[in-house]
Amino acid sequence: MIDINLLLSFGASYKKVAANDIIFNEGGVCSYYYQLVKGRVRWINYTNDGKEYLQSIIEAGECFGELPLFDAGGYAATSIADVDSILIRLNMSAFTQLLIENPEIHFKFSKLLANRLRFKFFILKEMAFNDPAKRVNALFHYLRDGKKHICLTCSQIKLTRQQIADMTGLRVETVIRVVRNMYKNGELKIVRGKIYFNVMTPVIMSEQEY
Amino acid sequence: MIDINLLLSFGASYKKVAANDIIFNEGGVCSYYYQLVKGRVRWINYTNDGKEYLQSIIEAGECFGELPLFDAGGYAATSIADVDSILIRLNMSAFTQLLIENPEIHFKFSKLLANRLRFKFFILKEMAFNDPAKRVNALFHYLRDGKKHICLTCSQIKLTRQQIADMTGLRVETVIRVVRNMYKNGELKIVRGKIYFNVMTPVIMSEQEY
DNA sequence: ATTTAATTATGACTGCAAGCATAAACTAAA
DNA sequence: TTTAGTTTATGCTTGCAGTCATAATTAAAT
Repeated sequence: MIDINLLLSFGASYKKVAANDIIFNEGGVCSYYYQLVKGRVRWINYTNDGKEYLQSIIEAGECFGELPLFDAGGYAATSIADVDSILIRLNMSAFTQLLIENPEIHFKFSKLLANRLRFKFFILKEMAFNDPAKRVNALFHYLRDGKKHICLTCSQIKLTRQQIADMTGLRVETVIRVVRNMYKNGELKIVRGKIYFNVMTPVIMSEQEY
Repeated sequence: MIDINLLLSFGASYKKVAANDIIFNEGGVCSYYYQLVKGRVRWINYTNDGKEYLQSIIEAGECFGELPLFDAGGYAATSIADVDSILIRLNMSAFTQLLIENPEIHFKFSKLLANRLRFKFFILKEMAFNDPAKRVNALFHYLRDGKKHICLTCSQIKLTRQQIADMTGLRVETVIRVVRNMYKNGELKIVRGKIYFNVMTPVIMSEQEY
């Protein structure tokens, strides 16, 4: 997202985290701007009865936990390293200073926020009325088209059915049945656990490159 | 949101719209920054099968349709005047210029975007796992606490059951039953159609003043 | 190669929201 | 005040996601 050398020149530092380490907690006071250099991060909300809602998967190159930097609230979700990861972080006041000195980067961030908001609009609409199959489909499209620039050569989806369930508000069993069904209909291939999503249904929404 | 005189100095103009007039359509190319001076605006997504999801109700003083200004996509939802309204609009390039010349307003907008994103995080989590009663409750809390600064003296909610259904992804009948039930439990009063929401359950999330 | 754990799979049952129909109670207009 | 239109109310039925139980399969660890 932000050039690493620029971050370093403002005093940013690297940090290693192991798989399943908590980076920050929902509601926690914001201290840093975070950017993922290597690895993968889960961004999760816990409901009062312990279920977890997976708001987003952060891939290398993306930033996360940026909301409090702007509105001075707590972190909107808990972030957990999905695998061993390296991240770079910059303390809050230095981040603000960086934006002031580099207005074009501030515009880049507005774009980022707008994009993320746009995706939430989309996914919320999908969640509100659609049946399970469409929800899962919407998520796949997002992962393929919305994050293409970051992710992968093609359209592999490397989430467990449980994680898909966590992102769509469905139960594992339901997701398993839906995916199974899509597989039977030839809408996707499964090779060694990975889902290869390769149907050419129209793209409804995409989180553009930023 | 932005001071009206400042907007005017950048060439903004007033516009009157009648109830149910469409201000802009989902997906449409962005031409203006909009700010509501008087009235009320519905912000809606239509699903392919004609159902509408009410993303937000815009009250006087709030801005809307700001996403495309930052990320150059289309409008994220259709906006329709709920009642006769007056709005002020500023063309896109002038808006950008305004932000460049007034970095503090740009920060204000980042805060706004962050806030709106935060609310979507919240409502999405609620929608994903909660039962109907909790969904409606979450919406009520948002309308009371999140929008207190704009709305009303107290905690009236002037939405029809249909509109509540449109915001929670439930059906009218379900909402009617839920509200009826809350009424019976003394969780709210209904005076001439308006819902007076007056229970002191802890505030989970609030869209802060901006 | 063998054990252990995690993930995927599938059937059976249940609860409850959706959907439909229909009526009552408001509201606004004439 | 009457009329027409909207909103709220309620019973009944059905479908299907959720839940539980249990098994099969795959992946990871020893």
